[in-house]
Amino acid sequence: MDHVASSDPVYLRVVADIRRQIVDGSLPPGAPIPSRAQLTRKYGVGETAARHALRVLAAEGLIVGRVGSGHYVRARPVLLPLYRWRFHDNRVPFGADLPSQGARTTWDWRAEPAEATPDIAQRLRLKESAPVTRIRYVFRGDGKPVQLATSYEPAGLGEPVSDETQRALINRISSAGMKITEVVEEVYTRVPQPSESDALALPAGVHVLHVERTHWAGDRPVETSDIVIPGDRFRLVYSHSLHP
Amino acid sequence: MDHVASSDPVYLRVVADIRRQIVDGSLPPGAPIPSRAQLTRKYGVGETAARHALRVLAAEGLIVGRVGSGHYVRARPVLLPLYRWRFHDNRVPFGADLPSQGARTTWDWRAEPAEATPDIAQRLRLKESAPVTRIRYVFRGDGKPVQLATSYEPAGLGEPVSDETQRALINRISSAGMKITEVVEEVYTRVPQPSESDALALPAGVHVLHVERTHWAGDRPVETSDIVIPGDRFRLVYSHSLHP
DNA sequence: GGCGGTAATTTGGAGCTCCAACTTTAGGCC
DNA sequence: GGCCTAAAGTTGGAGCTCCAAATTACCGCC
Repeated sequence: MDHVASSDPVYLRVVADIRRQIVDGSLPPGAPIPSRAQLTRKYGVGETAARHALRVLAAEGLIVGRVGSGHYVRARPVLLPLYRWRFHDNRVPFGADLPSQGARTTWDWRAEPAEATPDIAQRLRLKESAPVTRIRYVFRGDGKPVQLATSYEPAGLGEPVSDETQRALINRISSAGMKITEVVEEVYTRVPQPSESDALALPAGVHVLHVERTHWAGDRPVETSDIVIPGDRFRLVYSHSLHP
Repeated sequence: MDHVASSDPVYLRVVADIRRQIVDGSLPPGAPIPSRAQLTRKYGVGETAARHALRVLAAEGLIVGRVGSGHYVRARPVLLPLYRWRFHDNRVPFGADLPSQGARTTWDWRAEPAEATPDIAQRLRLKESAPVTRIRYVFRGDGKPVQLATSYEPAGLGEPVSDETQRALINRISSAGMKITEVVEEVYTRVPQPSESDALALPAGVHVLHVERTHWAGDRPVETSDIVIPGDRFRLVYSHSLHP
């Protein structure tokens, strides 16, 4: 479910419905997507909306179009490997005026143990006050802070983690019948009142692995989801700017 | 210049022309882009093509649309901080079958001194046999190689570089009147014969800083450009999949 | 059964139009 | 000069249509 209100553009309704089917597996990799003509009938929309929906899904990398044949769910949707993606769709320094410290992009992070606040606990689907790791990042470009991020993970997931722990986690996820993990990344713009991007509603049975609050030095909202399929862990990246 | 042939879709002609003006500075940040109506007249195209061109440029992050007002060159186009972006638009492991080494995304790299081959020298605009640094990367997701990259940089640009050297480089670039650096990233797909993505033609007067050859474990072509403006160094990311 | 040619689908480019919501401008009034 | 209103312009959603190129399906023929 993508939390698309009925007042939203109709093409987004189509996008959300197809995306849901891809994410929850009703439309497995390789499965054909209804053609333009079929979509207009199925959803009762015009061809413009149907085309636009397909274009958006293709831009997101969830489907591919083959001329003369049709659209198909990608063999593997663009699931991006986790943990290296905090920079994805980053943007340019803005209004920062710290003394330049060089010409390189640098980043600092500090992990520290913490207890899950009710808010975080709910998103991570942990008990309240459960041990979590809080990681604070400062990303700099040419010395200017580009991005400030605070990330929360269940304890035992941090950077210096043994293979044992990792395997245990995977087992924990599989054994619990958890299929997919989604992460809601709240993106704040640079305007005084932080405006949150639309949060993705969580499908039933998923497990949130990682919550990230990011203060961007920019203004281009992005939605990302961290997805866990037992044995695989990836991040799915949506970009609002793909939609218009 | 974007190497858009006359046989290409007309909307790409418009995109290429406007993008060129943004990149070379004719259209400075904040400058208004001609409206839909004006574009149809100026380029002699239909409104569909004009709209599509604006949408592509907006998806690339080069311009923003404001309802009721117009499209404007972004205050700072989405120039992404350099050197942390080798993962951008990465994709999922494919067909790799090395023993799993854990659940994390890891990466190894090794920098080594080398001499510029004619090929590399030409792209980096160095003399033949000039000292360069070759960096080989192996990115792994869950132990499976996701991306193999070989990157070439002028010597003295490598990871462990003193602030002195960095400043010297910036000076070198500024004093030479070099304005923008573009990097051509050649993306190979997983099919036997690597099919290169369209290379961006290099504008006159630019300086190539960094050449990267990437073997992806996927099939979604991406174009990236590393851009140097004296004092700033960013990477501009295009994605083919934004266009359709 | 196998082959070949034709017809039906499907994508992606391109054109046109209408409209709601919003911004900007211009003009008129006090 | 300052304020308010109305008109004009612009974006983004949505509709429809036509067409070229490519793929797929089918049917008849050998």
